[in-house]
Amino acid sequence: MPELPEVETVRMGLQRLVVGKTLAMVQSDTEKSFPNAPADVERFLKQASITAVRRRAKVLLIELSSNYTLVIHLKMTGQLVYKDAEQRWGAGHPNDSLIADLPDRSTRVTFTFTDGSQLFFNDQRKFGWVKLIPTPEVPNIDFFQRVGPEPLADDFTAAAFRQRLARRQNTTIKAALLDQTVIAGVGNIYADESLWGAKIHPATLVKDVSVTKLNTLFTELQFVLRLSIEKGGSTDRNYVNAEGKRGSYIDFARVFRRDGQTCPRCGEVIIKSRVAGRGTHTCPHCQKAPKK
DNA sequence: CACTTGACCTGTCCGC
DNA sequence: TGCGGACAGGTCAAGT
Repeated sequence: MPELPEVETVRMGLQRLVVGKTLAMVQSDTEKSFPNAPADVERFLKQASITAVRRRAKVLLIELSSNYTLVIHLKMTGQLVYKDAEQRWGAGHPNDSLIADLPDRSTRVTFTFTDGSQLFFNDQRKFGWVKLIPTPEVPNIDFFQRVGPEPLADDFTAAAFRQRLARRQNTTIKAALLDQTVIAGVGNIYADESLWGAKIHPATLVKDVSVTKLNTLFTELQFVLRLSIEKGGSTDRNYVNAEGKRGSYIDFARVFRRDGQTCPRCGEVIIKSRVAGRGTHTCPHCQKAPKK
């Protein structure tokens, strides 16, 4: 799923819904989903309260008063959904939820709070995980040591963006955008959308993209990420926010999942191909393929 | 070393 | 309708 805008949307929801709540019970159905859970995870987490919910790249960080942090990666199909003690969604019953009831067969971990409300970690494909890490050690996690800067950080500039990309001169611009050590949080949707915005073909080698185009790409990337956060993210298949609601960015997408439809800029038919091992959507008129 | 490909899982969709 | 294969928002290990 979940790229930066989706994880940020979940973060904002959890911030509002669970901060200040105290854990009473934790159940995990597979070792894979919560690999380092203590044998007595329930007792370990009991009476810890949630002090903050943060995000770095596509990773969620739920900080606890016990000086531990629940580090969560949703990967492709993970969801974190909250229901109150009466089993109502966070903001009443949304009519646009993908979820009928919880727990369901994709539920991997269930957190129950002292007020009877619950937080469900669902993950159909079991790629996602929850880990319990001492808060001071979180920055030392290998991934956080290697991950690139946040693309929406106040101090992240076009020059810094170009500098990060320059680390991958001989790879395609799409592969570079998807590389989390270059820039944090970009996935397949926003890579395709921003490259269309900057009129760059995804298979172009980084070294062959002009400074002008890279500057435009920087602007377009920030634009699509911000627009998507505003729209609550993209629901392509499974994604829902902390209240079980879909996001609506996909309605505003210009190329992603729009193969066979017309380019909103020039009217040419959008095509789907494969770049960097991923399904890739482009306008053949606006984004000229590089000659090999 | 830099870069690309397969594996991890389950579910869905498409063509025969 | 049934069945096989390809594919799905991410990341890492293993390959070239």
